Amino acid sequence: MPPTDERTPRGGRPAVSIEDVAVAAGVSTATVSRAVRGLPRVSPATRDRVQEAASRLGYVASSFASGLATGRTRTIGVVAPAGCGWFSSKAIDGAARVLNERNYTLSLFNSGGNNGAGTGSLNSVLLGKRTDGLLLLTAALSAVELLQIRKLGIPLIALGNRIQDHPFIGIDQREAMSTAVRHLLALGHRDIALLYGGGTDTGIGVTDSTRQTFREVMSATGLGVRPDWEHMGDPTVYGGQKAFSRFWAQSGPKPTAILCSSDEMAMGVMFEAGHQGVAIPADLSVIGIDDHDYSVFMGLSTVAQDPGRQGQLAATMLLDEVEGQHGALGTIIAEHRLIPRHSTAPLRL
Amino acid sequence: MPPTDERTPRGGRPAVSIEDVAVAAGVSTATVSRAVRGLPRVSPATRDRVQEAASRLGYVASSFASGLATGRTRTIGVVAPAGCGWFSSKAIDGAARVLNERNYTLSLFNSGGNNGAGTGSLNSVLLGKRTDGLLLLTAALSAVELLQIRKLGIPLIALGNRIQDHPFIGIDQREAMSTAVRHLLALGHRDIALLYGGGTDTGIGVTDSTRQTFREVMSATGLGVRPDWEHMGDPTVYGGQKAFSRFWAQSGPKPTAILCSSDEMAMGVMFEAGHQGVAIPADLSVIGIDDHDYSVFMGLSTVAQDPGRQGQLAATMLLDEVEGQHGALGTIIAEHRLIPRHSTAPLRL
DNA sequence: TTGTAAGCGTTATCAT
DNA sequence: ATGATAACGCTTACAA
Repeated sequence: MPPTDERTPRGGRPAVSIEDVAVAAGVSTATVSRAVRGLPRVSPATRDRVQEAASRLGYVASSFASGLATGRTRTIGVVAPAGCGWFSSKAIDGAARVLNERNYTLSLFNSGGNNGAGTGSLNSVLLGKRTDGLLLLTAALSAVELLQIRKLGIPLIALGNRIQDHPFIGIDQREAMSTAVRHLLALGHRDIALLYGGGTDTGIGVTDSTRQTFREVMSATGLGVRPDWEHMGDPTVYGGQKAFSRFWAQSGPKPTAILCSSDEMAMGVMFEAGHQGVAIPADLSVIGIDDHDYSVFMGLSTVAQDPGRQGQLAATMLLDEVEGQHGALGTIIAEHRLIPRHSTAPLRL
Repeated sequence: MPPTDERTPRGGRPAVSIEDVAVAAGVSTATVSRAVRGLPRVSPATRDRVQEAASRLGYVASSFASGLATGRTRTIGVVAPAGCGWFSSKAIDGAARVLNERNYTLSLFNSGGNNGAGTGSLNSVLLGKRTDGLLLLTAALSAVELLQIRKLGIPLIALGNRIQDHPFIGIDQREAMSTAVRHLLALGHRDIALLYGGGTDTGIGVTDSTRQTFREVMSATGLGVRPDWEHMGDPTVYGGQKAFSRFWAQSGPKPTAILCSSDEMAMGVMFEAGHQGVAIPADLSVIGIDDHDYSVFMGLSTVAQDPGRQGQLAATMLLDEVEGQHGALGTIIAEHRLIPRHSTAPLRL
């Protein structure tokens, strides 16, 4: 871009560059660069003079220029499903905190956009952005999207849903389910149904694995399952409500307890049960997974996890890795714990 | 950065540059640049050849390099409070959709960080990022943060909470409140209390204006207010719960209806009322503002607004403006509408 | 239609 | 301790 004088950043005064500071401080740009970044080879006097000039002029290095020069972007990409729920929101928030604190930028990318085919919205934006690292917050990634991401060759960690052969942080779904089932069993329940969140199954097969895991857990606990007691729905309150009402409308025997793959769905069940005159926990015990912010108010028994902390951890590991601490990135199984409240009760005889 | 051959983007194969594509296609980088961006002066044959090479090599222009060259970043910054609630989450999601769709990157910045003084976490990151535009999603901006942001001289729009002399999108708080109050009045209520979300008041004075607005609305409706019927709390379910329980513990007369500045707080009231044996709506009517996703399940009467759409609109205006459509940015008063449900009822005599 | 080359604002190497 | 200066990867005016 030849002589286009008077560069203004859209509407304001010209952006102050390193050159301006250099002139103002009577030194070279190289010295300014060192001085403002707190690098060694600068005399105290010079450093002061430069910093004074810099702050007076309101100089901040252009991340684009320095990114170009260093090859590092100081940006972490977070890929999350479009209309993400409680878990992702909390995780993003957690990640945002540590990123901001460590002076990184968090770029948010929607996965599983409205695009049907393989050309996910990721493509141009994400790929061109050249983030230093990626936090994958979702199962809503098509196989091709995942492939594209892998080809970036940058550090990456999955949160919540495992991705084969990649660092991961999240709870052990099987153990969490097992905890819930054992709680129910301890209360005398043997007829346990499953309501699980499907949503956008995109080929990585998270959805089915939920059901599969449930079956394994039940069987390991010595309990039987019935296909007509396994219902899928959107992973939302509304989805839980619909799934429950569909479930209860169907003929055949009913379970004495329902395990929901998320608290949001469990809340939907509680609401709908109320409408249908099904008393909880007298007629039916309900337990979820998450410990959603509202669960305590609903009196919902649940297996708690902390997505905010998981997000923080993931971001921290990613940054450590990106900043040269090789091996910082790994798989961590986050904690979960049972929180019995008032939506589960001993089986009534 | 002198001869550092074999640049690899942290762990993978070297990033493919425009040069690589140029060589592969047997043309100059200038031609590649035009070709891949669909610019005019390229022969169909050449274009095909270049595009073939580009996609074969998996080339995507470095946003840093092109940002440096053009002065435009294709990035919109969204500034939101750290542990943001329903409104902000929805708004961010809405904005993310349009940004992604239009091939922009959304960078998320936390405002009102843990920093006490004026040096908000914004500083280095945000300022250096040189975003093309800014979406301000919060009142949690200190005066100095706001000043810094203004000095950036880039297009900016406030969402939800007005900022003096800047484009804004959001509902008319006064009208929304008035709608709620008139609904209550129509049901026969005259003793109306206010529960409002305070949180981080940072000098822009959003908090107090809520109470002030309430007073004006009440007075305009011919109703009186009592200072001891105005309670502030965190703008969360928990905050609503605490505020209500504090309120109800205090001596003196009680209102027959409560207006909450957000549905989240209103839900807290409903939960706590349940615990305290206060029947809603028999003993007390409760109305919120927002139409939170869960409000329908709670049967909460409310004045609805759509933060997701507001986020979309804001992002759209911002992009239009940024892309040269001057005047695209302006103030829009978003719609709101009353949704009476089951938390409000005629005054019992 | 295509290529050349300057320039974007930094960083980092190598002299000084 | 400081200063030239090449290089980062791209865009674009201008020449061919």
